[in-house]
Amino acid sequence: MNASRASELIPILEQEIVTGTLKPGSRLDETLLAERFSVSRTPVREALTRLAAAGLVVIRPRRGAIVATITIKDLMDMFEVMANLEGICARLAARRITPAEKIALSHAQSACQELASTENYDEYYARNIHLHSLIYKASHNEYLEKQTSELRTRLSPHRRLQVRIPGRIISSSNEHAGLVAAILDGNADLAEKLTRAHVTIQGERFNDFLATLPAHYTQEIA
Amino acid sequence: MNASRASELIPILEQEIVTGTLKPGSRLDETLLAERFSVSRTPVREALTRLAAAGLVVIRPRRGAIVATITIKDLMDMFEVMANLEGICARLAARRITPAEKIALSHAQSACQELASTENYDEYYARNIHLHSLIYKASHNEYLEKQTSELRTRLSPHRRLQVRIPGRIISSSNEHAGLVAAILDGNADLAEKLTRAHVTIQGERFNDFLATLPAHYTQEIA
DNA sequence: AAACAATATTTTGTATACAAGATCCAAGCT
DNA sequence: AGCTTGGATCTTGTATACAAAATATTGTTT
Repeated sequence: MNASRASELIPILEQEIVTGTLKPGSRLDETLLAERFSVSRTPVREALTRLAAAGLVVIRPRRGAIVATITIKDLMDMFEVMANLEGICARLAARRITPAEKIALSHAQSACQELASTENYDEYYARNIHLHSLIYKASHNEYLEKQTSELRTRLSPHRRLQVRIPGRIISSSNEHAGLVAAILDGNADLAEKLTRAHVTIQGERFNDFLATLPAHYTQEIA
Repeated sequence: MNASRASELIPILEQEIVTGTLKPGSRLDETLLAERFSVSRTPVREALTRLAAAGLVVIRPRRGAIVATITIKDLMDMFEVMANLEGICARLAARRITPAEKIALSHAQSACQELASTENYDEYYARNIHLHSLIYKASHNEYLEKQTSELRTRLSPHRRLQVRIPGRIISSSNEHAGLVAAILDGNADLAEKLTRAHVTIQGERFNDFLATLPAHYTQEIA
């Protein structure tokens, strides 16, 4: 266990960035953070560089650190990769899932299904993460699991951009049902295909269009 | 341009790790490195944490940094992800490549083809990287490009061994020809399929690959 | 009043000092 | 001999001091 001060404040800052308490673009003054956590600047700097490596903050040389801002193009790029990574997870999971993992996955799916009828967004969101995490793990590829989880974390501050359509939870849950069934059936191709469709926010055609736009066409958000 | 001392020694250390001058498992003593580069421990520590974020170095709390070692399982996992990431790059490239990029890709392919008949491993290796980089870029997904390049860098200390398998260059080059053709034709599915096959280590080739691994892969568990 | 320049202040990057945990080694023990 | 044990020593993690660059401020000029 790492009880160093630097690693203690990393999850705190990460949480505040991910939840939006620290908004994209806001400055992260080393001295202020040091005072706030009652440490010196040294561990603060280390925490910032590590958060920068995770993509959550941007360090501009000699000009301080800010919470990472992101362009729409960046966001689309990341969601596109996310869809593919999750798809790979699903495909591998369909091939490699163990009996024990099948049971856990079924249970998680049931829990999600039940919550879908209620309108408890936060609880559904948490269960949803859990369900997806189980699929990552069932891929039995630890590197893939880690990368996918990391990207999910990095995208979470921006998930609010996803359009909230009435009944979104219901349809999301239905998509899960098909996906889980495909994995349990060992249908790798179907599992991958369903996942890609499930995660992709907009049609690929729109994504293709945005991808060809020069970066300066896209404005920064928040 | 970042002229800070820390960012000056990062590429140096990275190069030495990637080329194998610094071998997996060897200790990276902060004081020694500081003396060697005539700086204090502070920028050395920053460089190490950033290399750790890239996965090239492992920092064990209170126990110093070592060049990242890797188990065979880790290696297989990473190669599997690599195959898929490159596959996605190829698929997107087939859909999004611009005319200018098509020309550059053709040229790179020709250069590789010519070198294939020689046994100039290092030059072929460099051209090979360039060819693949062009494909990453043609995906027009900067995040994907960055992630794929990063993983390639991380794998490169181990990949060099693979390329030295007799006859590997010839077959690799032939595979490239088909792949490039698929991208130029805009055949996304074929491009992805060929790339996965190209990168994936399987069957006899994987056994060959394992056989070339130095002892420390089988010995070390962390 | 606006714009510029020179200077003051703030903030980052690096060096050094110090504290605490980890490693090493020798002496004592079974 | 092999194994523990208790420091001595080394190394890392943190704090503080200092240097250099960026930002803010002030005063002058037009």
